[in-house]
Amino acid sequence: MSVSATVNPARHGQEEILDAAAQCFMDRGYAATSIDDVARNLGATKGRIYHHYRSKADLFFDVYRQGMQMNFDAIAPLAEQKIGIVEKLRAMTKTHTLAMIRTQPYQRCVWEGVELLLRGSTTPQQRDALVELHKMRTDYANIFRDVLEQAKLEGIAHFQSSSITLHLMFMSLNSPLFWFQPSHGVDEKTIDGIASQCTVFALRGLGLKEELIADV
Amino acid sequence: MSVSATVNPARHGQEEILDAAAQCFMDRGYAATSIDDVARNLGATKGRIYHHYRSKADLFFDVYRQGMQMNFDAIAPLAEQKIGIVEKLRAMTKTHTLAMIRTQPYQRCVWEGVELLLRGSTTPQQRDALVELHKMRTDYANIFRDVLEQAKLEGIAHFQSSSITLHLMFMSLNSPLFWFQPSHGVDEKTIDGIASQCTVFALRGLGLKEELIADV
DNA sequence: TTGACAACATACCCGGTAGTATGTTCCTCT
DNA sequence: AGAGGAACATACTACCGGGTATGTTGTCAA
Repeated sequence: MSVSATVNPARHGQEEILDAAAQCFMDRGYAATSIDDVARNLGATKGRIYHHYRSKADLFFDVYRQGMQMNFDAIAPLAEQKIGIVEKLRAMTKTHTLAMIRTQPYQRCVWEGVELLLRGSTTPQQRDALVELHKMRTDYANIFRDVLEQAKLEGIAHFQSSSITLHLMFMSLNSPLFWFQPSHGVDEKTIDGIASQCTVFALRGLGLKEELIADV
Repeated sequence: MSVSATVNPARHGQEEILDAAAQCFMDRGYAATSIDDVARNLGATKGRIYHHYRSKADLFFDVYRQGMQMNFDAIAPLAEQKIGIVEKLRAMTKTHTLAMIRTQPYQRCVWEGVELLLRGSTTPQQRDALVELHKMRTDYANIFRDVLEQAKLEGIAHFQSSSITLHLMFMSLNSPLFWFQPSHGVDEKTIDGIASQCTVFALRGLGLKEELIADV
């Protein structure tokens, strides 16, 4: 998915680079992707990329940031709505999963960015940038955490550890990132069906009663 | 976890290398791990590794194979038992999750091995080896698939696509691979609690009724 | 005893890649 | 119109890491 539709045309070149980079990083992983790979994917050369980014890591971090921004943009309006907790939980989980599928390359970079931080094999400056991005990701997860704990208080969800349950929920909702390969001409109906099954699985996992899960 | 306890002492040197390699591959990822890293982790040099393995890929593949072998060893006896489908499903899922936690470095390599195959950026021979290993993994998953479909037939589990549901189940059960870091002196009780929560989440996700899930 | 081989260590080669230094082409502003 | 800079391309360097060629040490069998 392109991110160039909603932003300043002056940054259009940057957006193209981001799209190509996200695709390459997804296809080969961060370490195995060379700047020349990204450039070739663009039909350009290294010069173009290094004109906009100081290093390969900086480029990757910008993809990470853009991916998280997309998630916030999709979820924030839902989280602010004054609706029932069940309805909010259903809307947020379904929307999140659809976002994962639609912005797959970016979200794979977010995933690998988290792993890069955990592995810790980076320079101090890179680590600082990763920590800040990871905070962004934690903030995002906490939006869901609040809803989960609210649902638990209301006796709708049932679980022990909030942290573990949050992990389990996201693993289910994010899972298409790893096994779904968008074939040529996949339609919206199919995507919606996949997201639906992931969401149902996750909501069941959270302990919601079956009648609260229908029609997601 | 070491794999050296149950095998021929003549292969003891190899097992040490496997343990060190699995640890490095987990810590830094396949592409970012150098043979020198593995050697340093062993307190040795490249020579030792290249004496036993022809290439970095060969070493990685052997870790992959060993990881899958551990899984088969843990699950096969359960799958053959003549017990009720619910009991079998509970035993297999819980045992699988415990195996993931206890052999974490090896299972992370299995995970990355699958990704390497999907990405496809390998030489033809490496690809052949990966395909064979992936078949091993598919066979393993099919043990669970059979149980899942049996449970669906008996009206115990409820889901649409077997493939997607299998993915979702494994993502939940495998999730500790990615967020659980065994701190120094973690006890069995804690590990069992984590595995329990993952298993409950997955079994709920499969649509099992709450009374069938207690005490996993 | 010795020779042959396993099990490494050491030293080296070379291709690929991140990053840089410099050239070239437009486009814009005065 | 021309000067300056943005947006690239080209050419180059330095280094890292996979793989190899060769040296060294211990062991065991004849």
